[in-house]
Amino acid sequence: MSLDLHIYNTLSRQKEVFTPLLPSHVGMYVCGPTVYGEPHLGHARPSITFDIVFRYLQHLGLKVRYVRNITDAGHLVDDADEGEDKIAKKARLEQLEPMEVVQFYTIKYHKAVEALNCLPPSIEPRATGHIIEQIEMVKTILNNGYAYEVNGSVYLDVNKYNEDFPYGKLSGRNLEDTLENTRALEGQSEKKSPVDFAIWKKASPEHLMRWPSPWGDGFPGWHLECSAMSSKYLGDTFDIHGGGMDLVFPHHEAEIAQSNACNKCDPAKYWMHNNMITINGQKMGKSLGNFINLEEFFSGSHDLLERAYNPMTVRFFILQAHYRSPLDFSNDALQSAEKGMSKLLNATTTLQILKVSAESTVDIKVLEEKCYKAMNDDFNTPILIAHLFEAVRIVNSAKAGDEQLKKEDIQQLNQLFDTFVFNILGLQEYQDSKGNDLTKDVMNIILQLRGNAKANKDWTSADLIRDELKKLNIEVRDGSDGSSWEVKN
RNA sequence: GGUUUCGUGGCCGAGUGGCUAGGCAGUGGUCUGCAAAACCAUCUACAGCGGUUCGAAUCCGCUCGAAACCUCCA
Repeated sequence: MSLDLHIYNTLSRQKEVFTPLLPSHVGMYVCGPTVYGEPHLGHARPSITFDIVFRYLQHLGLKVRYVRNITDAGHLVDDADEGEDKIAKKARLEQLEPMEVVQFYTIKYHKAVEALNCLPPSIEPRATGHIIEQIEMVKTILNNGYAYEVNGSVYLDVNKYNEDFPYGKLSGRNLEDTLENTRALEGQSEKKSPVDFAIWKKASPEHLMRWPSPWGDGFPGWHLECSAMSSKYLGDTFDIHGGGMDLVFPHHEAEIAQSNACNKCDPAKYWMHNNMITINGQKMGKSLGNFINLEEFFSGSHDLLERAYNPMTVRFFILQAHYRSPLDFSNDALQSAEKGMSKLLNATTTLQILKVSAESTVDIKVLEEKCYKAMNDDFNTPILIAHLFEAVRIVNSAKAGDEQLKKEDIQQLNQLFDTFVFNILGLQEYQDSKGNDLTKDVMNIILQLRGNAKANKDWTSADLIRDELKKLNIEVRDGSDGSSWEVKN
C-alpha cells in the first residue's frame, strides 16, 4: 500500500502529502494535559483526534512512536512575571503536596481516556522527570546567545532570535504586531522586551516546586518541557507535533523558537491542531466556569446534561465532526450521535446472520476505497462515517432481501467494519448492553416463558413480562425471527 | 485594535467551480397480537449584495453576524 496521506499543516496553512522523515517510522508529539484539575470534555478532543492519527498511521503499516506529556510543573497561574506555579498554588489551597495533586488528577485523566478507548501513547513523559534535560537546554540556548539571565531567571531574547529566525511563522503574526499588543500588559519587568518569555524562572521562598540550577533554585519556564522531552525521545526534528488550536500562540511558537535557539532547526515537520469544543457557541474554559468534566458526562451529574452519556457516544460525537472544525455541544447532538452509532454497531451484528447469495448486487471494493480516500484526506472521519452508513444500508437491505451479497463480499464487509469501525475509529459495543453470562442465561429463560405465553395467545402475561423488564431498562424486541433484548442506558 | 477562522436545511455536521454527503428529527411505508424497536423510502440548504465564469454553496469584493488567539486553557 503506497502512502497517499494528506495532512493539513498549520505551518503552511494547506494540506501536504505526508512523507515521514524516515521511511516507515513516524515520530509524533502531542501536548498532554496539565494535571491540576478534572479531565473535561475539552481534553477528550485532542486525545481522540490524535488517537485516530496514531491508529491510522499504524494501520498503514508505519511504526509510530507517540509521545504525549503530562504537565506536572511549569505552568504559571498568572502573568509570567508575577505568577506562581499552577500545581503549587492548587496544592497550597487544598493543603496537599504538589505531587499528591498531580497523582490524583493523572489517574483520573488516564481513567477517562481509557473509557474513551484511546490507546495509551508509546511514552508519557512528565515535566518534573526531565528537569535535568530542561536545564541543559537552557544552558545551550544561553551559550548560543539567544537568552539572558536576570536575577536567577533566564529569558529567551526574542528580538535577538528574530534577527536569525522568523518569530511568529506558525501563528502568522510578526514581531511588531506582537510588541504592539503586549505593551499594555507590561508592568515592572526585568525582561529586556515584553515579548521575551521565561525559559527558567527563579523560585520565590514560598514556592513549593523548585529545583537547583546554575542560576539558583527555580523551575522551568512554561514552554520548555515540550521542547526538552520531544527532542529527547523523538530527535531534534520529528514528523508530527499536535495539540489544541489554542496552543498555537504562544506555546507552539515558543517551542519553535526554543528548538531553533538550541538545535538550529524546527522541532516538527507537520503541525496539527484540533479545534475547540464549544458550549452554546462559547469555548469551555475554567475562567468561564462552563466546562463539563468527563466523569459528569459518564454519570450525567451536571446541570447542562439531560442524562448520562456513554463514553463511546462522546467518542462518536467527536468523530462526526472533522477535527479542525469547531464542535458545539448540545444534548440533542449527543442523543443524535448515540442513535446513529447504535445503528452502525447493530449493522455489524446483523452482518453475522446474513444469508449468502450466489452473486452480489453491490461493489464492496469501491466502498472500501472510498473509506481509505476519506481517511487519507486529512483524517476526514465524518466522510468515513458517511461511507460506513452506506455499508449499513447495504447490510440492512441485504437482510430485507433488497440486495444480494455473495460470501466473499460478506467477508469483505466484515473486514471493512473490523478495520474502520473498531480498529481505526476505535468504537466498541456498549460494555454492559449485553449483560454477563448469568444475565444472558436468565434472560433466555424469561424470553422462553414469554414466548410460550405468546404462543398461547396469553397477551396479558406476555405484556406483563415485557413491561416489568422495561422498568429495569431491559428492552424486549419482537421480530419475525423471535425476541431479543438489550439493556438501555 | 492586530492575527486566524467561520456563517450550509427543524437540529448536528461534510463538501471548495458542474456529479444524492451522512446522522438525528419529521413524513410515508414494511414488519408485528398490540406496542416499542428495527428496517426501507423521502421533503426542506448553502447569511446578504455585487463581480468573475458557459456554470458559484464553492473563487473575488463589500456589508452584516459569530468565534478563537493576542493572558492560564485541549
